[in-house]
Amino acid sequence: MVPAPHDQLGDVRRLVLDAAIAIIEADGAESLSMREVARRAGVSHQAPYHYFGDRSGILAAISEEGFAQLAHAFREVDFSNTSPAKAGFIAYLGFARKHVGHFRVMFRNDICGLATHQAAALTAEDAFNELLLMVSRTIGVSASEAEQLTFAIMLWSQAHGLATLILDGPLMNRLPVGVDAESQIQAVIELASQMVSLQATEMGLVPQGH
Amino acid sequence: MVPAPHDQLGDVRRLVLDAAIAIIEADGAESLSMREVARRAGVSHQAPYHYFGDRSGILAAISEEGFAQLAHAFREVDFSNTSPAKAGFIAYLGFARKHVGHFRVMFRNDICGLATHQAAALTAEDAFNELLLMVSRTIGVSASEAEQLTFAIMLWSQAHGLATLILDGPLMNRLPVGVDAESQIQAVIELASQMVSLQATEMGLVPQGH
DNA sequence: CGTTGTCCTTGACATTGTCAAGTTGTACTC
DNA sequence: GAGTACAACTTGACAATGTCAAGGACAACG
Repeated sequence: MVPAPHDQLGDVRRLVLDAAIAIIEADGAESLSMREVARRAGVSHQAPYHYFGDRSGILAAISEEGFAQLAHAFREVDFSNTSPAKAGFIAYLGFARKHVGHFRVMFRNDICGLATHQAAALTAEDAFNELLLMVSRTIGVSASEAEQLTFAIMLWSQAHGLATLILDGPLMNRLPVGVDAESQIQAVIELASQMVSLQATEMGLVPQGH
Repeated sequence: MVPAPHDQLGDVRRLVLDAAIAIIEADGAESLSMREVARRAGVSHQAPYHYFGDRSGILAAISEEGFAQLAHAFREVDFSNTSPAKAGFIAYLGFARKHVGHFRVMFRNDICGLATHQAAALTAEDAFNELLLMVSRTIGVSASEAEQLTFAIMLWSQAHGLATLILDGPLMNRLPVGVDAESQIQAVIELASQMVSLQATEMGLVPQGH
């Protein structure tokens, strides 16, 4: 737990984790090899095992860190200039594109390790609660629990789908020539936000803030 | 190309492909091992290589089959009873949940092989065109090209996000006790469809049909 | 000094993806 | 019907991988 005093320049654990994240960012989670990680971190092929137990342990650690960052991003959202929905979309997309390595792991049940690694599951729960908080900002607390949950899943789907299509999907290949990817993404976010706000209004729910 | 006449009970290619799909369905694409596939198909560890070249070849073949099935599902959509948007969501979700193995591969650029395997890329293109056709049904042909594209991506994101969250994401774990997963999914589809239709109307676009 | 612990390393093993080189059977030509 | 060609596999080998087992170095504490 206590960092080794002999290693002043960031501990090995951090080095190993960063190497793993870099590999996933570049080549996807499939290509994550424990030995390659060790090689890049400049340690023996067993050092990663010391800190993370096994392959799933390293992925769980990445998950955990990612969910913590996502929750943090949610908490930092600035609602003063845009609608809550749009601010939320931008935060989610921003996180996904900034932390590609983390994102690729976090939302894959088969590798994220939430089922087996409790610490990761707890931070994920925390992030989800922040999301629900943002939802109540969007559609107001007047909505019923069931309505809020359904709305939350819908929003989450929308944001998550766009993020995954951008990061790993065939979306970016499908754009006609001459269409700038970045402005296209902005247009989708704009449309989705507008649509969500419209729906909230239609449901007679008054968003908070802004 | 011509199926071997000596093997009347479905050719080996099909056996191998089905074994691979079954493995992915059960354990995800990570766990797809060529040798395990061969073992399940009851052939030597090199038989899969004969048909698919390498690991990426088998994944590309699954992709291709999946996109063909998806395009087919789009073409078969019945618009007579529901809004085009809802019919589209149901078709997409239905496909994803019926062909989990295919779906897990198709939308992962790193493994789907669209970049390297032309046949797969062509069927993917076909499926995307069917999607665009459905979009024009939803928001009408009066919309500009740019509007249609943005709308298409938005719809795709919504459907795709829900599908991936259901299949691989932590969504199903996040449901409060007492909430039935199936009816929750239906509620989200209902909300999203309603919202999309509302937005289309707001934009002054007249959906075709129904 | 001896014990205990963390932080790693070296060694070994079964399993994997893939190349190379057979083998078997069918089909078609001469 | 002998010969050739080719598809449809199989067997064998090799480097690389995940992981278990067994250490070694060094600090902290008695």
